[in-house]
Amino acid sequence: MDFTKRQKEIIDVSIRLISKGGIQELTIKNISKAIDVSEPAIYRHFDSKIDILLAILSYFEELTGDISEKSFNQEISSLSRIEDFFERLMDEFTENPSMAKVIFSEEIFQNDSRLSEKVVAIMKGHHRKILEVVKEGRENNEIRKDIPEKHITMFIMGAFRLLITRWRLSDFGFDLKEEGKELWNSMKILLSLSQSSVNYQKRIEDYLL
Amino acid sequence: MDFTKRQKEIIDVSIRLISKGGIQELTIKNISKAIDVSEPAIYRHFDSKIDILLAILSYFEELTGDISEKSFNQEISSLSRIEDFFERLMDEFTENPSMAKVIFSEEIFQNDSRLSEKVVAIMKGHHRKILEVVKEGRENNEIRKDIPEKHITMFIMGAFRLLITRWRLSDFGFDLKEEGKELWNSMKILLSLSQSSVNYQKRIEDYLL
Amino acid sequence: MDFTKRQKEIIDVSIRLISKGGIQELTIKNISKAIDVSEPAIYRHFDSKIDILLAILSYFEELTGDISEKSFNQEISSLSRIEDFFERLMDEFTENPSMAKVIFSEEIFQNDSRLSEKVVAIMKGHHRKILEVVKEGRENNEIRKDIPEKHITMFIMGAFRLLITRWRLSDFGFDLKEEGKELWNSMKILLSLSQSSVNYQKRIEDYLL
Amino acid sequence: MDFTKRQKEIIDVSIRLISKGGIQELTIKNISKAIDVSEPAIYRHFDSKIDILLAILSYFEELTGDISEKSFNQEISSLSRIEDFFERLMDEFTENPSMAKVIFSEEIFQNDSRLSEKVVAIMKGHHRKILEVVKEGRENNEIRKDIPEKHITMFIMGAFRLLITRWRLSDFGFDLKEEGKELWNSMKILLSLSQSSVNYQKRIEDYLL
DNA sequence: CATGAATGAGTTTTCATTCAT
DNA sequence: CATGAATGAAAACTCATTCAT
Repeated sequence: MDFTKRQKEIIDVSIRLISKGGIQELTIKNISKAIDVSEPAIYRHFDSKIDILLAILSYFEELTGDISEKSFNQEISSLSRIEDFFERLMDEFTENPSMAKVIFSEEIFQNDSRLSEKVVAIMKGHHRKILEVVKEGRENNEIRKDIPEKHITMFIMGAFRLLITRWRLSDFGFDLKEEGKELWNSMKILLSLSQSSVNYQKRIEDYLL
Repeated sequence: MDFTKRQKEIIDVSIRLISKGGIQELTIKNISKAIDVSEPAIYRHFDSKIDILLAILSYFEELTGDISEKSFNQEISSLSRIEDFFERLMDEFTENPSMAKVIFSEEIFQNDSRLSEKVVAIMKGHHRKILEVVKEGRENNEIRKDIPEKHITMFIMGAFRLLITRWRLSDFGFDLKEEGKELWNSMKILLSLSQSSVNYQKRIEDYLL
Repeated sequence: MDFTKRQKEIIDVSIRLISKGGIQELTIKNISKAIDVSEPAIYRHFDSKIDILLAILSYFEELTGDISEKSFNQEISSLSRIEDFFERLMDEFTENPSMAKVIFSEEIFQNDSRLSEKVVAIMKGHHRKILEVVKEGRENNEIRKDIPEKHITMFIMGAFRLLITRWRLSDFGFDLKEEGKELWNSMKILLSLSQSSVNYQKRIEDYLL
Repeated sequence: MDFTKRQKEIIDVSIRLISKGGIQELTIKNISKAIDVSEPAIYRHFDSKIDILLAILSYFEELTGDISEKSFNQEISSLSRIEDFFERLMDEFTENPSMAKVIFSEEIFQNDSRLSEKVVAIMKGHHRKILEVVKEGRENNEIRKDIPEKHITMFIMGAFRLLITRWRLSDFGFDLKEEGKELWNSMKILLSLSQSSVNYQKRIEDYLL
């Protein structure tokens, strides 16, 4: 992305400010105080506050785009690819918890139509991506087929989002990566085709004896 | 709850205002304009803006408390009780979409510690309630036991929250109750013990013949 | 007009401020300082700065409307009615010189379309009024007919406006009413039919003897 | 005048900016944007904003000085010389309407005493010039003598200024040169000695037959 | 001759809240 | 129970100008 150093700095402290106290905390004054310049100086780097928020979204868009590219272009099973995606995302959030607070707070961006549209676009992009991989997973007999694809995506994303929400409401009071791994394990049991059939296959064999 | 008529009115328009444009839209001026009184008049009914937000939370707490009591005290299966709970909630949201927008926007209430603590408390209450019912469901061999209880709750609540989120981001552009029902059907398939075992039980019997 | 006392006060100091240093001098801060209240207090009385400017125009519109009514509804000759109109206007300006500075400064009101439209409307109203009286004056053989009516109005108004302009550029350094009277005398000589014909009529008679 | 190319450019866009939206539109930012340089670059060419306004006045002073020299040094009748002056001025304005908007807006220059003094000086210069020619015209029995010279100048300049004012308020919606010519014709009828005496002389002769 | 970065002072306007009535 | 008038604090943003490069 073509952000200057100062712009990156502003994006960074803005995320931190929002994470600290919501958008109400994101004021030009607070930003300028945080990077120790005068208020008008901010306007050298962004035309308006909305543009800063737009930049935050672009930054997140790029970040998740990069991660998604890395995760989904691997030659591994579908579920492993999704797992990898969320793992990397949680790595990112663990290192930069503010991000987690901002990213799923859609209402921060509801002030302006340009913002809300971008939020929806990003969200749809993620859904599409996951949906795609889920589809593949079904074709390869990896993922169960008895419920609609879109519900599978909703289970995955919903649980993941709720985990993040709890993490930030608990003031980052638990190990996100650890809990995420456990959650994913359960998710795999729930969604994989093999898992369940294996269990019952065994029992059948017992019977057959 | 002991809210006066005017207080209820204020709570109501406040929810609508927040739903329309986030907390930034919730100003004393906007509230007073909406119920057509002067700004100082608001202070006859609430000591401060925070108290209005606190009242919104109380209102939601009471509402969900009522619903949860009705749903969970029925003599039906665990899953049916959970289903009933979400069904009633979606009925409520369909009738009052503003509610849906406000209720899962935890960051609205993060300004003040009294607010955020109450949000966390309410959320924990819901979790506890669902967790309890899930536990029961397992004891009755209704719900699968191969993954931790808390993950089951997270799947249920996560998917439900995400459905609501999508509903409001789509500007209430689909039939929440319809989609909710379908999602729940998939959920039942995923979580119920009987469902899957029945399938395989049948096949076993085939073998046994 | 339905302006409150405070509103009238604000209109008044605003005219004075503009007269002192152009619109650049008309700031909410300066207004509030002048009437010794806080800046936000101004907004109790006018929604915006534009509304203050609009009110100034309304005030002037009403003022000139009143004067024009008084002057033009008299049972005197056309030229006398125009004379009376300008006399009263100059009385007003002498008492309230700030008015003179603001009123002919059309560019003050060019920021906003609502303002500039009102300026044009007021100006056109005056033109129409004078034009009407000029027409009457011609029908009564009071005013010369050898040049278009609209040019007569332009001579009258142009000269009057220029007198005012000079008066304020001279920092109100001469007696406006005195100079205005003299200017009007010349104007009468220039425009009246009788004046010139009388002169020449006399000479003709001399010849005829 | 010794303005550099860049300075002339700045003067030019400044006039255009003022014409577009009053002085409020004349900001260093707008100037620099219009000529596509950085804001500090402006300060290479003018020490301050006041100096730009001063330069605009100088430019106008020089322009009208040139025109006046050309017009008034001709060996034609006084009225023809004045006519020529206004004709050339209107040519100029027609080609550069922004000029017309700025030039008669004395209040633009009232911020600073250096500015307002220069405005007054320029205006007085024009008056003096016209007055001089009017005087000559009277000595040559071209211009009527029954009203004071200074009033003649005021009629001429007042009507001309008002024409310009109307032209810009109408958004340059009519042909200035055409209307100016007609106005001047009426002016000649009004002011020339011969014109009127000729008319009546004829009638006298009729009588005498 | 030009610019990127910065700033102190100021702009209009909004905010939650108070107080006398 | 209500309001008109007010306010300190702060919001986003603009202004003319400076300075190191």
